[in-house]
Amino acid sequence: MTSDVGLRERKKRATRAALSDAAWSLMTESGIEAVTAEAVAAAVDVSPRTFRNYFASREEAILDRILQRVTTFVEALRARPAGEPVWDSLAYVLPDMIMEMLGERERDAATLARVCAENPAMLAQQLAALGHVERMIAEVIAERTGADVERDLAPHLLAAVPGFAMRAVVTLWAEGATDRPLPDLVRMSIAQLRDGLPLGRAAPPT
Amino acid sequence: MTSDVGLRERKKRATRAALSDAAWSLMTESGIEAVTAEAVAAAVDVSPRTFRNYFASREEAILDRILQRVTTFVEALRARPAGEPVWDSLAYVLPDMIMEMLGERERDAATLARVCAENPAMLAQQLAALGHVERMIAEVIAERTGADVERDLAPHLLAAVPGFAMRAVVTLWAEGATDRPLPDLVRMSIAQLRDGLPLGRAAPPT
DNA sequence: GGCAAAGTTTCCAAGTCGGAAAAATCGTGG
DNA sequence: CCACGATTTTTCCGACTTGGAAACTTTGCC
Repeated sequence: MTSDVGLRERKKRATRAALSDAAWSLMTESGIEAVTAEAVAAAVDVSPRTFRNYFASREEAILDRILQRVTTFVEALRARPAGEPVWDSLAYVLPDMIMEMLGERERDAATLARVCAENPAMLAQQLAALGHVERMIAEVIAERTGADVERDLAPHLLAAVPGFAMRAVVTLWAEGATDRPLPDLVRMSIAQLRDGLPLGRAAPPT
Repeated sequence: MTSDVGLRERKKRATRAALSDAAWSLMTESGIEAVTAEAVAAAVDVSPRTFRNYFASREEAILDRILQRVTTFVEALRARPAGEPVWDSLAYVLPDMIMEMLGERERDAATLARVCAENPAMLAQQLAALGHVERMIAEVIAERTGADVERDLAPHLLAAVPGFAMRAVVTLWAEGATDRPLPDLVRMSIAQLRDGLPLGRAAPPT
């Protein structure tokens, strides 16, 4: 997988990953204020200007690593058996993907949710990243169903499901209004979407 | 509606609206680069510092007026007959609301889409605004269905439908891959959602 | 080795942000 | 109607951020 890229490309990826990791660590340990070009660059031992060459903002840097990891799951979606209904493929891949987007552990999800709640720029960046993922998913779905991603609506609607489920779930979960574990909530909301949107009646309470 | 607020409050709202209008005009006429605190403030004849008191960023200023107008439609949703199924209420209010979010004319929608496509900060801000609207809609839906917005999933899932439809539609439309008028596309995607998400098969081509 | 391409660094000018305090404006009770 | 407190706007300004330009280093390839 990495055999077809040279040293230069590998170094670039390593630097990018290291910067993003450092940015995330700084945020969790010292708050988002601490994520400055100087601090992150110092942690990775490059110049601040290099940090800015890679990322346009601290928020982008913080989320980049998660975005990279989520891409892995998009590939997993692409790799599902050819005959499988798209919805089944989604249901299979989504819980893990969403958990990945939220961070490797629930603690990370809580951190991210908290920071986003009190930091508009972070929220905005997270939503933008989500949109990017949706675009990738739409392309995979179009590819697998033979739809035209440039002309058909269906791939985009289906692709929005993950973000859909994720945002709804995280909103609920982050507000601490439920004590169910996060993966359960993810599965619940996917099941609810699969069975159809509730049409005018509230679903049974959590 | 404005009778219970004094002159001070009215002036504040007028200033905010004027600043946002000026910011939007500047963007459409001279590009987002032209939307500086200086330029916008000059157009409204206040100090640049006042502009910054109202808005944390140019993007926020540009979108604020649209956000305010959309709030009107959320109120329209709240005002639908009490017995009406929520889905019907949504179907009734949504096309207009989405058109409003996109701008008063289709030309505005195109402008916004183009700027967002080439400007991450603008995209992020738009998505954040969308999230804000969704939260408001979720609250109205919860209120109307007797659900608990802090605990139930259904209001949040339904509330995401507008943004859902909007993003999918605008993505298609802005890329110029279809020649149908925007309102038609909005109605199509809502109908498609109402009838259920396509389960594993592509919808008929546009 | 040597040359071109790509990446990194230093330097720095222009732009942005927001605190502090003075000045202007508004609401209210005499 | 005025005067006083509360709120908003303005001026001033220092700290921070952003990204261009050019020198320098590393990598890819012959």
